Amino acid sequence: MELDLRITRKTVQQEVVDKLRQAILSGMFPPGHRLVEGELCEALGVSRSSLREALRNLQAEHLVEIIPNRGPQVPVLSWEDAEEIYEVRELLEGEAAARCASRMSDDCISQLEERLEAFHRAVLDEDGEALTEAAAAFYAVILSGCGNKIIVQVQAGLLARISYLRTRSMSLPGRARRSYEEMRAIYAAIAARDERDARKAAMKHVANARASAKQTFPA
Amino acid sequence: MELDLRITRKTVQQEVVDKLRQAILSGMFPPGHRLVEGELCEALGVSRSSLREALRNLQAEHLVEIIPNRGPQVPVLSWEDAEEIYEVRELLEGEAAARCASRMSDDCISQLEERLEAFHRAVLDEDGEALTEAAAAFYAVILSGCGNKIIVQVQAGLLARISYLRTRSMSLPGRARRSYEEMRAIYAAIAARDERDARKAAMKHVANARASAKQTFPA
DNA sequence: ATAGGTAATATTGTCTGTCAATCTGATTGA
DNA sequence: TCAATCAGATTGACAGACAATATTACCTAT
Repeated sequence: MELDLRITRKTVQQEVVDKLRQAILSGMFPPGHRLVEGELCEALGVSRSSLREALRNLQAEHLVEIIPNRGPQVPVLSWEDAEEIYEVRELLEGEAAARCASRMSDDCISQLEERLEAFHRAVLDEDGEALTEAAAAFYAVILSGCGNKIIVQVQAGLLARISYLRTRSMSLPGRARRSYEEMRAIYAAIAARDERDARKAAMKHVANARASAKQTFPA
Repeated sequence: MELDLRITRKTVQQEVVDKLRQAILSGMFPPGHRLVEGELCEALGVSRSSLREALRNLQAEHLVEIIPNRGPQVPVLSWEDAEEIYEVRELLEGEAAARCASRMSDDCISQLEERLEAFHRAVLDEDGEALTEAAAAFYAVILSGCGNKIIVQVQAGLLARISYLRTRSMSLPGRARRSYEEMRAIYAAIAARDERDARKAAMKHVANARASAKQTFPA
């Protein structure tokens, strides 16, 4: 019996999807930016077929918008759309935190604490790079600890769609610090195994993030 | 000021996506079925490029699974995955119903009642076709009435992934009838503008659907 | 006859090239 | 200045090619 070591050797198209997604999330392609097939093919060194397949993939993820006969572009989010995404995040992340409170192992909880402290250090250092990274690491523990892969999937999809907003709002003065307080509240509730508080704290965290995002909006 | 009547003339690839999605949802391609590019190209009368782009789209929707060097196939859902989808549906549909209770117009509420009665008739007629159609129409009112397009999007995506299970479990003896009772409870709570009850009823409805689905599972 | 290995076939991943339809931008003319 | 027109750029869709991989059929040896 041979273990399936199917080293899913990254197919070209998969690599293109990852690269493009990364480029969009990192803000290299800002909202509204048109993605011209020819340019991307040259930049990535792949054929149009492969590129187009990758773009269709990202289209289904709502990371690019393909307008017939006009081509793909990075979608521009209206505030209404963004707000609705935050609302759903509130639901999902509240649920995830609540589940963590009741089912997370002690090991995971101490890992959560470590990541919280890493975020704290990033706040004190005012290191924007480390900030978003540490925040993502903290959430990753909660999401993966909630025991529902679908929640993780959906939440990741929603986060991607508002990445631009998030990086902007996270750099508002004072937002990082308050963010830390809120995350600590979530951690405390989970460590105390208090489902209700955990949900409440996580929902409040998202609600505050939404408020910050709104401030930065008209840009 | 000219209204944008951009009759998004259905591009070939879009039509292929719709056709394939419909085929999968209708059960024409059962879970596990392999989708051979050559066959589909011939059946649909399109080129491989167009077909492959469409498949990438469906892959991102999790309606097909593409294994490198093996090709696309309809995913087989484990019960664990299905259960997690039901759990998220509980959250989303509970929220949607709660929102309907507080914000739905009286017109919408009477429309909801009509659709409920249409479902009732389908139950009495034991018309499986009309049953799923009427159920979908009922939910459509609630989902669209909840005022959050993201909830609608995500829920639709999740429903699609368990369509096979749903049609099977809806045809369990007695399930349709109980389904009607549950839907009536949702309607009643919304009509009474009772957020809490509406959420509770909608969640219970999904929970019961999950229980029915579980029964049919080992297939 | 069956297990295991090998050859033949089918299928996929990727590229190149083509062509019409459509969009974009610039030029021109009133 | 504004509108019409035209040239160039870009996309949507197709066909075909070819290597890499997977699947099947076949054959041999135990």
